Amino acid sequence: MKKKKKNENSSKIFEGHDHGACFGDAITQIEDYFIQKKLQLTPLRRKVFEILIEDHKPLGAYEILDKLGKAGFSSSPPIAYRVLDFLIEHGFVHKVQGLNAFIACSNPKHSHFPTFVICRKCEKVAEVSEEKSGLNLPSPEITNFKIEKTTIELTGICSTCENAEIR
Amino acid sequence: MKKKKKNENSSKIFEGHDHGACFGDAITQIEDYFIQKKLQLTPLRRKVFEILIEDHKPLGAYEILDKLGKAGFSSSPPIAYRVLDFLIEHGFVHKVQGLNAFIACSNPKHSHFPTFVICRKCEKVAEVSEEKSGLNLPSPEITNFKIEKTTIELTGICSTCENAEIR
DNA sequence: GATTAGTGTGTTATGTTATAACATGTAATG
DNA sequence: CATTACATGTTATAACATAACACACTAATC
Repeated sequence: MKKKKKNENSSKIFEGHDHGACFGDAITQIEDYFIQKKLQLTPLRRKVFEILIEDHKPLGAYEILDKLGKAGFSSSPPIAYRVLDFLIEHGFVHKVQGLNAFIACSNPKHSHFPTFVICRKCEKVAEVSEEKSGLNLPSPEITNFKIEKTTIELTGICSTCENAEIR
Repeated sequence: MKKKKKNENSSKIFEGHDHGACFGDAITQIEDYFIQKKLQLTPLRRKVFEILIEDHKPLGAYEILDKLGKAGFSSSPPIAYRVLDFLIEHGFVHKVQGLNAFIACSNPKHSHFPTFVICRKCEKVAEVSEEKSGLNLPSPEITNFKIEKTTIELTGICSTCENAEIR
């Protein structure tokens, strides 16, 4: 049997996130990037990004649409999907395949090939950059394949939730 | 500029597959496993597995349903999804998230955490076992997370297709 | 200043993927 | 034979995603 609630050794990847700073930084980063690339950070695009960065968790397209609607934008599906595709293309949003959901990128500068770590119980999702994950080393078996895009998602249970499971 | 069609150095992962043997082996393996685990390899389950192993490429649930229908089985969606879930649970089928499709496992004995390599041009999909991919090394960042399931998919372009692209 | 091309958003309709809820059948067990 | 466990069948609907077309705005060009 395990001790309950001690949580003496939890995964750091789910913690230590100063979201106030993150939010501001993220907005600044996207603004700078758009200026530099001469792209339009329109109210709609900005709003979608803000929605995603707001609580920084994966949201389904239709959840985003609801929020857009409440903010006075159109809420027909193509609106969300188009903007999401655009933001994904430029690295500010990722799709979490296992959840059919979208999440703001934690670090657009670094993570070309991020790993997502998903707790199936508390449903928290952490993004681990390729430098840190150790998961994206090129494989000898795959050296002749030109990787353009990766989907790397690890689903399981985080230490906090595991410690809480007494059974 | 690249030479066309020489293909002197192609990814082995997409080749060297003796499918006649594979098919027979796969059926034998699943039969043995089901007997050993006292599970029922019913006509429906067998048929779904055969459909998937037949040309050994990813099939959508509704493609499988069509084939089931033509083989005289019911073809309402839950039929396929239930059997697929069951086969996935026991490691004989994987879902390729990037394609919303299902594929027979290349090696049910070995691949708990397989990597799928997907050519976006010829749409071939190769399964690389965790031993060979080098992608599933436990990461220091993730050591406190209990991984139950992985989705690892590399999308890009295989050497055959790349050599064929002349532009 | 009309014309054109490019871009961003809006709208309608529809396509695709997946599941909930309930019904039926069958075999093994007490 | 009542109970259960399991497998399959059926209807309806939910959830996710895109096609096709319309319109507005800007900037560049004639």
